[in-house]
Amino acid sequence: MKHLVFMGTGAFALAPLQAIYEHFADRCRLTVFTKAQKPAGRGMKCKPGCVEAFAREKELEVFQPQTLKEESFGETFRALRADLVIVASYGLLLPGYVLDEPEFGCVNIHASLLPEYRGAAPINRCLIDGKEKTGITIMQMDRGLDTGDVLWQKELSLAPEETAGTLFEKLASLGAEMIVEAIPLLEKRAFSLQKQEEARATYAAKITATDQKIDWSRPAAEIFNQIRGLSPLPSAICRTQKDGKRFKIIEARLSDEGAQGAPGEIVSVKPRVVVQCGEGALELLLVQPEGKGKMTAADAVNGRKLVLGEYLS
RNA sequence: CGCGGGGUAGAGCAGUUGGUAGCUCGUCGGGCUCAUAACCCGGAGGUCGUGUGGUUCAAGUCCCACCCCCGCAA
Repeated sequence: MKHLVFMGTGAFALAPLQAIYEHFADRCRLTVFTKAQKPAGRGMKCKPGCVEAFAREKELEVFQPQTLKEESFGETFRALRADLVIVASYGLLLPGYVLDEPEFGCVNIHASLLPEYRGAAPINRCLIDGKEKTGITIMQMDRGLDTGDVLWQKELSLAPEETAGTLFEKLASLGAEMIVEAIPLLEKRAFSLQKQEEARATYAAKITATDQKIDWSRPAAEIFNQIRGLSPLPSAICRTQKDGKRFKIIEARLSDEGAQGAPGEIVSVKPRVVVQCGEGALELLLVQPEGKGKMTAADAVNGRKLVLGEYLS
């Protein structure tokens, strides 16, 4: 293995890249592809992506094509003579000329046990669905979206209090460990390819505003899963009755307080902040009012963001 | 120059038409109680983001400049 090409953009890609850099940079050429950051964010500034920042810091060769579709880029890519392409949270579909070129192909590090949760948001979706386990799949890429043959999977069981944030960290580092082990095995062609069972395939679509909105008439257990599956970002959202402003619930837990009230009603503010749900109730722990920073539910009560008897909607 | 909210005691907030700052919680001390995260009394703690800026008899409160935080949108 002389030349490794890493393609990644999202935060999930950083740990694997760092691990590859640590273990292989001294004996392989390492080139990084990452999506160029568009002017964005508050003030429409251009902030560097985490992968780009790391690659530049280590003075790795960086390519940031806006798209790979143009065949003209094929010449440039072929000229790299990549032996293996490793993809993690890249954000661009790889065209045939990339998939077919490297001697050892293109492998993807995906944060689910494929064929379940193909697509953009596997980490969030498995928690929202209340799954008890997930994992990392190292897969040989093909022309479909996360449909390639599986090389290696490792499972991870999910604790009830797992959040998207903690799970993200765990899966990113698991992915990093696995890819470091996988590279030498790939070189020896030691993996056997396993087709994905199409019948079991599910799709983890990107999170939308609708996914974030809390419907308090649903059972507390479901809302709890929604909250942790979206915590800390992008967060589950509702609105306060007082001013109609957005109100994020970052952290909550199931409450056994048998308070009676209508869904969304704040039935207690001390010693615990409890909101009635369609079935059961939730105790709010960490919240974030619009325009403010994260704060404990108790602080929100002190500052009168949350008032006993009012409703969240 | 994308839109918007905000920087006031350790924390979350209030502060009306400008006149030397309040609330809830925490904290410290005391009391009540079998006991307490409950209740009562008392105390400490703030150069009100920065500016040897402007207006004014007087600015947290109006004007200017700058720094920082956050929400939306991408």
